[in-house]
Amino acid sequence: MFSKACEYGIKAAIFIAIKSYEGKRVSPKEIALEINSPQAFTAKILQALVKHDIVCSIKGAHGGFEIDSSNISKIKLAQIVNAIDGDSIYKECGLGLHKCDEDHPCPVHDKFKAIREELKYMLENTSLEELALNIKSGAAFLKV
Amino acid sequence: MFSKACEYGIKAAIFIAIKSYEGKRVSPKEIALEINSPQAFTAKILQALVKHDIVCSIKGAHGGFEIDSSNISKIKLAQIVNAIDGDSIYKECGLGLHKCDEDHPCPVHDKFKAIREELKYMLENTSLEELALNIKSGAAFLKV
DNA sequence: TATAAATAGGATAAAATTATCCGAAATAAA
DNA sequence: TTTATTTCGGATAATTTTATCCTATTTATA
Repeated sequence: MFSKACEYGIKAAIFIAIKSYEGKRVSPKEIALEINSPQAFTAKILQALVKHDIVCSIKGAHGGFEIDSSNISKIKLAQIVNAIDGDSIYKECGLGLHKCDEDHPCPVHDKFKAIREELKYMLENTSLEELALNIKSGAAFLKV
Repeated sequence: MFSKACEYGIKAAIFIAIKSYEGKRVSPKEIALEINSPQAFTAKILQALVKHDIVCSIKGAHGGFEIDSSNISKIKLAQIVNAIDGDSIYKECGLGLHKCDEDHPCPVHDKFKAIREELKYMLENTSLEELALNIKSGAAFLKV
């Protein structure tokens, strides 16, 4: 469904959100440990999240990554997915046709439409806050 | 969503089904032309479909690929996807956790569950026949 | 039986994705 | 101002996916 990069990005954002609620910044090393991902690769993905204004990075000693607490509830899963995997999951034809729409549909166009729209709705309406709280409460997990 | 190989596989199966209704066999060359795919790669994918008993191959002169007409309505999209991409689309965690279930869910487990189940239902209940008829009637297209 | 026409399948190659490494730049604090 | 800490970013490597090529094998038919 998502690329590895995107999976790491989502999990990293959730962990940064949790730590940000505690007023703490985190390093790629801590993140990689917490979400069970390769550290250097995770750092690259964090750069993408920074460029898309999803997380803030503070350079230098005592630096790290954080998310402005007041933003955590505003950030939706869709933004993270879009920052890393782009919009292909919403837009591209399920069978790879270059042109695929109501006028010129692929054989599964209608069947996929409903599923894709449900996915889109879910991603656009799930906030980082919600996911972070699930982890904090112990109702969900970031690794294993 | 699906791999390129799987996209080609689905489109190839649809085309073979159409030709099989006409009592004709088709070659990888014809298929690749019709679905706009790389020929040699398509041939490899056809081998996988043959191994999974989704299409029949007849070797030698006047050979080619075909699907027993009486089977076309029985073959579901899910079988094709499974033959090429395996069952990861149904089974794997959306965030890549090795263990992800009700007892130990990833943060998006519940949210993905509904979508994945809808996808599964759709794939298991869409027949090759239905898709082939869509192409035959001109209601859908295999390329461009 | 010889020949031409097909698929099968192994060996490679190309491209994309995933992953690692290291030096540069920035910053807080001694 | 120096040092230690930290992100940034370019170069490179490993792996997976996608794609190509060539030969072997099979089979209908002349």
